[in-house]
Amino acid sequence: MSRASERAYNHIRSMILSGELQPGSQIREEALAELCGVSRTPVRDSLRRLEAEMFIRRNDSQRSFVADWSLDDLEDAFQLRAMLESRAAKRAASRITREQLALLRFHNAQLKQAIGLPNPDVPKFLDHNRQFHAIILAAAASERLANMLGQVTEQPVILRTARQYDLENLRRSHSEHDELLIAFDKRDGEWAAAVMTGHIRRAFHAYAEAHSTDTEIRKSSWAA
Amino acid sequence: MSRASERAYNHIRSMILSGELQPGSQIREEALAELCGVSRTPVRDSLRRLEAEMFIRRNDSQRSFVADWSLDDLEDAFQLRAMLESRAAKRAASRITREQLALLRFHNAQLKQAIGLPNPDVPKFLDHNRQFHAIILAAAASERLANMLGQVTEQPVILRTARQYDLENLRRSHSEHDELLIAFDKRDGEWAAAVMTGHIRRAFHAYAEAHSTDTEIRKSSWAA
DNA sequence: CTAATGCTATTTGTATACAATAAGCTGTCA
DNA sequence: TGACAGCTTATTGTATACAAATAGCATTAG
Repeated sequence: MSRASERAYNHIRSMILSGELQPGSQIREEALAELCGVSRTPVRDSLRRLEAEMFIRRNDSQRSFVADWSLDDLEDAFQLRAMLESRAAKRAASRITREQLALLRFHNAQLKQAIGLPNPDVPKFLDHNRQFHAIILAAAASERLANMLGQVTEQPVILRTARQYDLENLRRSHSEHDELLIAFDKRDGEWAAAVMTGHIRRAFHAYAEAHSTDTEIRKSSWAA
Repeated sequence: MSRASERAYNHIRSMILSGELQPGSQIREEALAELCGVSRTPVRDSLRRLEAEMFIRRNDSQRSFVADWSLDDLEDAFQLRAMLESRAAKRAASRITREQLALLRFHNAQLKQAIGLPNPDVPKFLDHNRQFHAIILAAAASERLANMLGQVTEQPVILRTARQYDLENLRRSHSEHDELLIAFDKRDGEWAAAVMTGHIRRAFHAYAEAHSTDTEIRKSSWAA
């Protein structure tokens, strides 16, 4: 995508992800155009894309709204993600190169560093985690799979609490990556897939717990 | 989508599906606009959509080309489809209503009629087959799953041969539907998923065989 | 003859004006 | 009061003009 379109897409997406655009609220093309400093044309492109990715929904008369996800929606997305990412792991196990394996090891080492007590470096963790998964997806060598995973990987769910990043979860995540590495090393696709399923499921429950806490906070803050 | 956009999308899509737009060939927005009788704006919308659905690919300088699928691509799509549609069947098994079950039975009965010797009514078969699967997808009640399946269900592969519609395959397809119906009746999600996997895999091999035959015909027709 | 450079034509990207459609409001009538 | 009709406003859809980028070709230097 070219400059204005790209800019609009990223801008709108990050506004949704950050909660700046509230779930359920209507969004008007012209307002977004002003916010992004472009005309409606690239904004419309972006909206179409975000609609396909289910960040935005449209009612029957073509008005756009920021998607408002229920816990069920979240679980559905995570289940789909577990299924797809397991498949990626399975395919990757038989295709991954020595170089890619080395890269995985590198990122997982960085991950471990990021956990380092007493203060975990969450942004660093997230970055290397993202790259770790990206390498597996690349090794899986299925463009379609990659496309689909793109659609379920980022969740437009804003959490006030940071529960999902607690130390225990970070540690487990890292250790699951370790196990994945062994499975890849043994070229055991079934094993890799199984580990990946657990990995994503665990992530879901961490998310879900934070989501529940968050929802309660939101509910009880009607008084504020 | 509104009128012009809708029209352009359907028109372009059917031109790809029918082979009117050759795989690998470049497509220009203005040319399509003329063909569809609309301006470039709705054409561009359609191209974006078709690109997301992988009917169209773009090179690094934003030129669009009709996707040219290899046998590997085809298998990848079918595997993804098997996975997703099995999941749909599994979910449907525990959610399907009596009415939906009755509808499934109806469409499967029509399917049987369409096979009727000596001349199978292929369009009728395809129509009821489509509806059969649509009902299962609806019963699965996952919008995301439905979206994703939409992306792998129709294959932009044009076959000169009609091998994939041979009588034996139609019969097996119908009988697999029968088995699905029993699995649904017993609310056995695992069974339904397993049957569905086989159902899609069989369809793939029918397709693949036709594709191979077709490719050979294409190759040997360089002389013509 | 090859490769690099600059020009031209082609194609896509963006902005904007206008058309079509839907929503919201207001006033009237039952 | 309530609901319906018609008007007004808000919002999205489409066409088109123009800007930017790219590719293809020709010309020339090495």
